Amino acid sequence: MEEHDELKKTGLKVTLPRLKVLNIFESSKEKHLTAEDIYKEMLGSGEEVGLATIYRVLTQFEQAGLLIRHHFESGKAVFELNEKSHHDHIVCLQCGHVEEFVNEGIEKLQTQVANEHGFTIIEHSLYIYGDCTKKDCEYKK
Amino acid sequence: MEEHDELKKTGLKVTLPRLKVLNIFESSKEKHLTAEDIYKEMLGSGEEVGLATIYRVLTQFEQAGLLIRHHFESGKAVFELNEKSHHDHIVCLQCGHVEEFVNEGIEKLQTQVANEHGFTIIEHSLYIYGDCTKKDCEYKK
DNA sequence: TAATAAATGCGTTTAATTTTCATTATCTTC
DNA sequence: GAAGATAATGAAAATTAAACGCATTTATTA
Repeated sequence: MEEHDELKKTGLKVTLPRLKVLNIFESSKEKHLTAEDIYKEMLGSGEEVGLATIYRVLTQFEQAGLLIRHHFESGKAVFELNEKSHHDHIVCLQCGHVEEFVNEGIEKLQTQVANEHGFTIIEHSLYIYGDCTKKDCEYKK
Repeated sequence: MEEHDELKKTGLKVTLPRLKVLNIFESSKEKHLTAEDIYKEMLGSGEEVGLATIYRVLTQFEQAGLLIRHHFESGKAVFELNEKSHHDHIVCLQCGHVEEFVNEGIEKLQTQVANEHGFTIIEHSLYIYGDCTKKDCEYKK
């Protein structure tokens, strides 16, 4: 009961919709999902669920630190499991495929820039947008 | 007639709403403005304008390369004049104050990361979020 | 200045997300 | 393990940012 315990720790009640949402994130091939994605996935596997519940659960999971919310250029919010280990994103503008990366050099330079401006850095978001033409750009939007 | 010529160059007709929008960006203390901000500003100075026009004009200006559109965490689109010279942003989470910066090291490393992933980089967005406590954090949200 | 082509404002519409509220399920305690 | 308290759910309505349709107005260009 892995997911059951994860939920318990957050103080949220352990309900079917919440278990299912967590489960989808943990078993999905695509790590970055919108509320709509999850809703369709659940309807597809015969769950009785309302879209409002998905939105609520996603926000609660974000507040509980289970998920991270991203704002890509699309306008819709995208969520992924909070792996605790920080990483940034590189997004293909053609097919929407997302890859993750971490670059220590960039991290260090950011802290340096923040210092230069008298800021204490709390977080950051870095998205590289490009063209993954060298790869199998066969993902559908 | 500075702004007049700027508009001409884009091929767009030189109209009052468009001149006024440009003017607001060029004279505003705050460089980063939402459609709503501009709308209120114009109503405030007695202009007869519709919000739809603002949205249209902002999008046209973006396409013409006069403005850059940002997606901050707020969910609303934020625009700024396109100074042509690329820069990133550091945002204070307390007061919303935004500063700009460019760091060549970060730029280079991004290109490198893109290459490693087989991407051709088209653009990127980097926002550092923090606390500007050492400065006069007296801006109101 | 007249003709034409584009821009405007208003109201309506869409898309994503949030809220309300009555019903239902979970948790806690006995 | 059932009862009561409390929180979660689903459906529908509300909200918010942004876009659109169209009749009217305005800028351009000849």
